[in-house]
Amino acid sequence: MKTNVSPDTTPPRGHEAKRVSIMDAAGEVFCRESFAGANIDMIAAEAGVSRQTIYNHHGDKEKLFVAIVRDLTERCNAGIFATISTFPDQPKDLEVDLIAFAVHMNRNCICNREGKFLRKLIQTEGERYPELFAEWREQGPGRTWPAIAARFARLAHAGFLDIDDPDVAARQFLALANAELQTTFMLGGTPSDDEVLQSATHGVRTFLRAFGKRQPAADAQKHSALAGA
Amino acid sequence: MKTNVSPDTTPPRGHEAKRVSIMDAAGEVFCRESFAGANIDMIAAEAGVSRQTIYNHHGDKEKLFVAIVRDLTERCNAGIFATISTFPDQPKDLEVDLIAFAVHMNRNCICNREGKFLRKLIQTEGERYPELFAEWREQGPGRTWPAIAARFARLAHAGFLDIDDPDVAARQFLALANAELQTTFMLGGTPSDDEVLQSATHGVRTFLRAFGKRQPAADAQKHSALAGA
DNA sequence: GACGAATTAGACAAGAGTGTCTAAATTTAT
DNA sequence: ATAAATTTAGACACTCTTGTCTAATTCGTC
Repeated sequence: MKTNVSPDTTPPRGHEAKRVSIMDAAGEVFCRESFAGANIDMIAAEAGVSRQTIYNHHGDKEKLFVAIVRDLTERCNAGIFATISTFPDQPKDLEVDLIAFAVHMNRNCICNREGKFLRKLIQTEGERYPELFAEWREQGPGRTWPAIAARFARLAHAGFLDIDDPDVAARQFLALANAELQTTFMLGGTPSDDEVLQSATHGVRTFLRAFGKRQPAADAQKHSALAGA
Repeated sequence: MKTNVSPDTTPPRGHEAKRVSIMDAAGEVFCRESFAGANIDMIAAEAGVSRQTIYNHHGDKEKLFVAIVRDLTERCNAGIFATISTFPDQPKDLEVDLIAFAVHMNRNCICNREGKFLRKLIQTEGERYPELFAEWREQGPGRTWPAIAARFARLAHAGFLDIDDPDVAARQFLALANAELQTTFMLGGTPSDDEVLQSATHGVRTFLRAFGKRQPAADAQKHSALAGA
């Protein structure tokens, strides 16, 4: 038993560095090539690590894959909750604030590296690992959707929006915010900042035409009058 | 040179039967297993055909794959245009008619066998075959989106809707109609009829709250008053 | 500098998949 | 019925990948 500073929770420094570089490379390669198309040598090369090291760390290809998905789910969830915490509970300008939120959500949770990887792995391998992706469904959408819906409910209760069903409204909000990015997502591309802003702007305007109060409670500015360009 | 009824366009009958059963099976297997994960023996078994016959018909695995994607693109396009032709240009009840259209589009173009297969193949292999999927993008979304937008433009011009940009409105219409099916699509599932109807109903109601005329031009029935249940 | 743990390169066996070939069997049309 | 075309089963060479093993080397720590 070592009486040292690092009992057992902290393996040598280089060890951890290899670990993350393996995770990084494996995410990249599994995403690009699919599970069957990826091979361990590719991952090893991309990680700058020998093949044997990967086997030392993760045992076999399937365990590695599962570890990647769990890791991505966790990191994406963290990003989503961080973003939800920027939701405009007391908006100064509802349209501007919701657009900012939508852009934020897109950039930090959906278009970023982890978001793209996780989405593609779920789409590609979801049917092959039912229990793994059931876990994702619970941990991911199962927790984030209600959290977003709760924010919209609060906004409605405070008189900023006219919403019947906050769960439906939340899903529609995100669907609208992404409406113009679907084709790009399909092909695995990453939309430009401008495309994200465009889609969010159009989406939020439509959302507010549907759910905005005719006369805003707190502010006299008219949102829907800005329709042109 | 045969002077017969079938010069060279119509090979023997059984030949064609094999061909379609190969296409069917290959779509199924490529979709389920991804290109790299699929193997020819699997496809042959599923098609009820010997491996050699597949090589006789298509040359190699990659050519077979390309043939499948082209075939699916064509068949999906046909379905989409057929569905677009049912768009309510002169609606009796705008909400009811648009819901029917949305359900129709979902059932016949997105949730059906070909739609699911094509979507998954694009998501999974899109990055590996840029030119093939560029072709899809032109033939598919490139032609169907404008066609749908044109229908909405006509509806707006006739005084049924208040739309600034028909292209944006068309994309948002479909995004809203599918808003509640996204998670199911992600995992490769097929939504039930009821889920499709729910999503379409909620989507169309929101769409009409955003783009509907306050007082319908042709009809005095109020749509948005049906909010309950 | 010396020790122990981790990493590395390389060889290796085992298995799986592709694409070809052949000879027999089956289908289709005449 | 007969001839041509197609399909079939099976064997085959070839390649690629996985996962293991070993011996040498590097790294972090004392």
